[in-house]
Amino acid sequence: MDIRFKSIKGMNDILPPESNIWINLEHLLREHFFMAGFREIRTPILEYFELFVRGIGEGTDIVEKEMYSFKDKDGEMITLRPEGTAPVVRAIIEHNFLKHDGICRFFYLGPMFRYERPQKGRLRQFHQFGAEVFGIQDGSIDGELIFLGVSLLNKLGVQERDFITKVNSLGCIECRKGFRESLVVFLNKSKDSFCDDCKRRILTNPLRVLDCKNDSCRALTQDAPCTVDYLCEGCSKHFDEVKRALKCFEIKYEIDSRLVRGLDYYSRTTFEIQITNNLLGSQNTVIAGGRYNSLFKDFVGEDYPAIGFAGGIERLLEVIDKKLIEPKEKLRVSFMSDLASFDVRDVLVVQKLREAGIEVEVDLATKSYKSKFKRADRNQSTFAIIKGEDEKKGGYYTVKDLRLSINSEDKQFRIKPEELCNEILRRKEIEWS
RNA sequence: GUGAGUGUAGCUCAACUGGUCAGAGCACCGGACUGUGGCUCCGGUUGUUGGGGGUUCGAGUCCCCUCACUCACCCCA
Repeated sequence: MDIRFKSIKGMNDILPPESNIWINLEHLLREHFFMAGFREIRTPILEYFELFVRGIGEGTDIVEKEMYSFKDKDGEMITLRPEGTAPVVRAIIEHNFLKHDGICRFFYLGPMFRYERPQKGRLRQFHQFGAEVFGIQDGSIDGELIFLGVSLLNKLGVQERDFITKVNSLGCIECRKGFRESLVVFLNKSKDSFCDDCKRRILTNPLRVLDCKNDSCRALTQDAPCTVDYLCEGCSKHFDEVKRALKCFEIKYEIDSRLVRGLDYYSRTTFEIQITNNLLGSQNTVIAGGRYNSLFKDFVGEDYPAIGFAGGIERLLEVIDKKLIEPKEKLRVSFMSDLASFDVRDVLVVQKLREAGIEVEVDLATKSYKSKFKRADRNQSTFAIIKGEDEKKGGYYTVKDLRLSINSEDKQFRIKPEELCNEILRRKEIEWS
């Protein structure tokens, strides 16, 4: 067979049985957030280009080269969302949620798009979940939100020893000015020794030099100034609150002064949960977030308390204990018949079974009953219900319990249509040894 | 955008330095089993060896181009 069409690079099909795992993971994520008082928000996948330029930052890689943007038929530039925070903020402002209730907790779940070279833990269409809290200024909520992320990993069976929580504070715009100046001075002292990327970063985005993975650059920035040393009184107090909250929640964490984050809107707290057991290769961050009070400035002209995080579902799937989200075994039944024997009364019986929570596959194909049985077996059906020529004449169904060995007496029996459903339900409870 | 690796039946993989090498297992279909599965046995189907070009008497095997996938850099969830 020649394959004429393939999926777009970095955009994968999620097929059974894998899709069942997704359904269950999504369900578990929703439960996790609901139980913490969050409500789901679903924003469109397309937004105006400008939203992300303003929201994420003009100089960022995401905006500069990774967005799927195109002109709509009316000439408007629109973009496939590359992340979830900006759309959520847009939505709650647009619908005046904050005027109605100053404190809101939301979560979202869905596909995001970035034009990148795919590799392990990185796709062009990928899926993120995220949580955002609006209206709470003090550091306790930062700690609580980090706890929400950590406890999610716990719930999903990720071992305590396999991840690390890193926390930092970038300070507000004011603190960052001072820090930035000192950092640039420090970096310029040895600017010729940095890698080419870092030389460029010193000019464009000096904070990112701290983030460089290059060992020699890391060594050079060993004694670089730390953001936390430049915090103003307010930011410093806030960071203390965060640390106190983390202690209350008994979260193990380390302060990482290199944690600067790539998106422009962050201020004060930033955090990241990284997987340390190498299951994710180099894309080892599963959950990351931070405070972004100043994002609101771009949208409504003034700051508003806001903090959130996002997590990658594909990355999560690589590291979690799949047993915890494996689909539950359902009672499955194969209804075997053929077009000469099957009629509307059988349809009603099938519907009744399905309403009783039994999964019924109807097999009317013009094939041998032998092949229908084979298929039932492959499907792991518990029962086969047969409505063939004989059953039609006699007005009954033949039921076969497929769990039993071939010479068992009770294996196959006839039953009246009106008794079928209850009998199936009754027999499913019987455990044959 | 840069670099490295891989590309053989639906799946997992064989085929020594180019010479019956186009194969095995699983899967699938059929039969043994007169509408009745699993186990066993028997039989059968499947590929333009990713695509194109070149070297050669001869290429899955060597060379070039191209495409796809994977990993890494970059960046990020």
